[in-house]
Amino acid sequence: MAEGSARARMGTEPRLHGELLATSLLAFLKGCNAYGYQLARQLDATGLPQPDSGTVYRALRQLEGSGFVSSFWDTSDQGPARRMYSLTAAGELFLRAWVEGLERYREVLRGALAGFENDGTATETNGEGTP
Amino acid sequence: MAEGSARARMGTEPRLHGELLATSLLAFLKGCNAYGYQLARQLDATGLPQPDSGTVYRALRQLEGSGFVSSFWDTSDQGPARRMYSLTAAGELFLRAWVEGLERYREVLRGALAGFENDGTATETNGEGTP
DNA sequence: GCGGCAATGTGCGGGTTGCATCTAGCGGCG
DNA sequence: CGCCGCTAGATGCAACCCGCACATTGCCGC
Repeated sequence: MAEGSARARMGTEPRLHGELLATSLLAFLKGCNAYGYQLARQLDATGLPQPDSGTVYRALRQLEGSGFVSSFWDTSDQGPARRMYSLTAAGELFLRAWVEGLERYREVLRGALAGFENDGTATETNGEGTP
Repeated sequence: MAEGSARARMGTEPRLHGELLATSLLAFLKGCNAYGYQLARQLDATGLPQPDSGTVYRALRQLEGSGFVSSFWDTSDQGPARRMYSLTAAGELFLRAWVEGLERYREVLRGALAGFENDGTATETNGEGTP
């Protein structure tokens, strides 16, 4: 009997957008060059909630504007032209730094949760301290 | 030499907003109840780029609207009244699920980067190929 | 030709954020 | 006392971002 009205627009899993999305794209591009449609499917393969395809294309353009990826039109295969993206040196540096930052974020979360996750026998509802 | 125009509004570290911010707040509240101003300072102590204070307050209200936290006015101490927040059962469930999702995201990143950073384990290089 | 798929792009509406500003209570200092 | 600063929270505005829908181009099957 939850209120039900609670608009939890946040899913129970991290949504791939913003910097999370950008970093995923850079990480995929680190392995091999790819184009938007292909990257969108790789994202889908992760199992995490996939963003809109338009968001992926816009994110790639943004990354290009930031100098983290470069692109060129690929018309070698048949079908509509593909915009092939490749990671730049700046993008690689950014990716590495950001992943490290994510590790710090993860440690922050783990640090905040440590000691309470542990089986919490005692129902320490309030561990409030005296400020 | 950079274009300079490159609008890199993304820092080299994850910025705490959106779900990242919400999850951090929930994690802090898991340990002990706290109020907005206090949580903002805890966020600052993480070293990660801190969001605007207004964003923190709005995020807390949002979490309350989603039923993940509950609040009451605390006027026990002197000074302006404080809105004390505490984690609800729903918030705890959400937090746990989201942290697990973050682990998956992290593995996706590591998986995409593995094999190129330092050959290391002979992971199956993505079997991309021709669609 | 027509529908369908691959591949990319965009306009719009709604939600989020940062910046600045505002309120309010309390304490220190001249 | 008046003033300033710190604590604590909230909000208006502009800018931004995202999901949805829709449009476009190129090739294939029928």
